[in-house]
Amino acid sequence: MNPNKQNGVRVRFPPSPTGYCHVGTARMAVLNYLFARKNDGHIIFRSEDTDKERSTKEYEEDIMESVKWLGLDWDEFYRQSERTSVYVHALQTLIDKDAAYVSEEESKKEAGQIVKVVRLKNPNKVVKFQDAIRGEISFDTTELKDFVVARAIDDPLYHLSVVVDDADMGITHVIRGEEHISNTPRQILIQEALGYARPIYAHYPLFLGADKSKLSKRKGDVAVRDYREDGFLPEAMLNFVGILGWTPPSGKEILSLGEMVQEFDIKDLHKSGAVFDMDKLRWYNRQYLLKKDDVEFAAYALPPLENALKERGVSWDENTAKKLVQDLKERISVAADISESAMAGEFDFFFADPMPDLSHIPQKGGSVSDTIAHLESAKNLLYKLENEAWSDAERIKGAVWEYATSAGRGAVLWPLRYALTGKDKSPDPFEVASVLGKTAALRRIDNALKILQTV
RNA sequence: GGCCCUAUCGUCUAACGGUUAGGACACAUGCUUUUCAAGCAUGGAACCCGGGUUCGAUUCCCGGUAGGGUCACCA
Repeated sequence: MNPNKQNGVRVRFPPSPTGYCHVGTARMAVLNYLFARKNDGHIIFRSEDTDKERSTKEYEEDIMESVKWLGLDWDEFYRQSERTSVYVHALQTLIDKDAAYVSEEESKKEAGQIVKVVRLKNPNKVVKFQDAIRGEISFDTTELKDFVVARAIDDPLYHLSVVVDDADMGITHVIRGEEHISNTPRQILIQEALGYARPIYAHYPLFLGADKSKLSKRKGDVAVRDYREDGFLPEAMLNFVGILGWTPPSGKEILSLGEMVQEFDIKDLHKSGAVFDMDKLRWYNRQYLLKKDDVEFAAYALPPLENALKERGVSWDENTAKKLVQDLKERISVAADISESAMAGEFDFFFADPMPDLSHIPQKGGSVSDTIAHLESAKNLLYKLENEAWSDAERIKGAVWEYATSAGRGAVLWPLRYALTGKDKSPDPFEVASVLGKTAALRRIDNALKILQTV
């Protein structure tokens, strides 16, 4: 009857568009995707927007966009709000079979108002089902009473629409979070009353916050878009989310989507909840960032640097910035790190001469007169270095290395580095000098010398 | 509270009755061309408790404890 019905594995992505795409939603999509693609199955994206008050188009789009961003796709799309007639038909069938009834009662949402909700006649039995991850689970459904399945004959509730759609769309495997375990018996009751076949259920554990409770907005970023804005790469997010709560047989920790599909087996999903560890996500992101070549990395890293510097009023220079790419690449895990340190002024000295603090110019315990001598010597050595060599940190180093070694590296190199950066912490002086170029580097050394000579 | 699920380093996990309980992230220390970062090396760090079953339990069973989920006219 339904053209969508066919043999083979069929799964669904059933998000409720009542908020931006949550990492839990992302995981639901990843797991269903892996299972479906591994088994040459079909994926149905079903927007569960039966809650008219909380569902929005914006959220629905965000969820679809986020899922695609992760590199996933689906084969069919439905929106429950457009399928009301299907649910009305099912509800009527239930009533006709005397398995449900319309109940006139006072609205629980609006006091004083009388509504006609539809309640399922509870057979009050023990429902058992086989969970593909947890084994047999059984419930006594008596405590559920005659639960409500629709606010009105044409206004179905979640449990009804899910059961009807899963049957109508020929869903073979319901892979969802464990928060749905206790929803399963009531859905099975509806299913049995309607005479539908039972799909295979698999309930995977939840992502936990650092305090081990359910991940929530209050405890930090949970929307995929937030991670995306911070500069997390989709491959990193996908890898991390995919492997949290699942260990592939190979034991590999860095896997592409294709590799995950190859290795996926629902039986390998874990039973207990896993803490969503930001540090590990950052580590994953760095691993994928390291795979980018300089051009790709520049496109990734420079915009946030430029924005941050402009915001704090530091003049921006594209050429200088380009020379910074290598250095940035070796010290960040995610783009947000650049914004953060740039906003803290960590990169200012590359673009504007620093204001060295007299007391910081000499190496710890070094005298002013020695420091002046060292800086003068370094300056003279660098002055002689031909212009072409200034783009190469190694050659700059070569120019002063011998002197620094004989005079004491710390005594020479600290003042040199500090003169160039005005910072206690920074990349090494040769790296910095190669970014600054000859003119600026010598000017900064002179400047430090002037400060020292005022003593 | 009722019902359901779960239980190995701080975190993610391997182990499928016999192991010096392995790896990754994080952490500590050291090394590398001064500082920082990165990198490399080394190190500390776990079987929730109590009963069984067994020659032998981290592993199997039961109980307890702890954590989580769920008890809507949300999904």
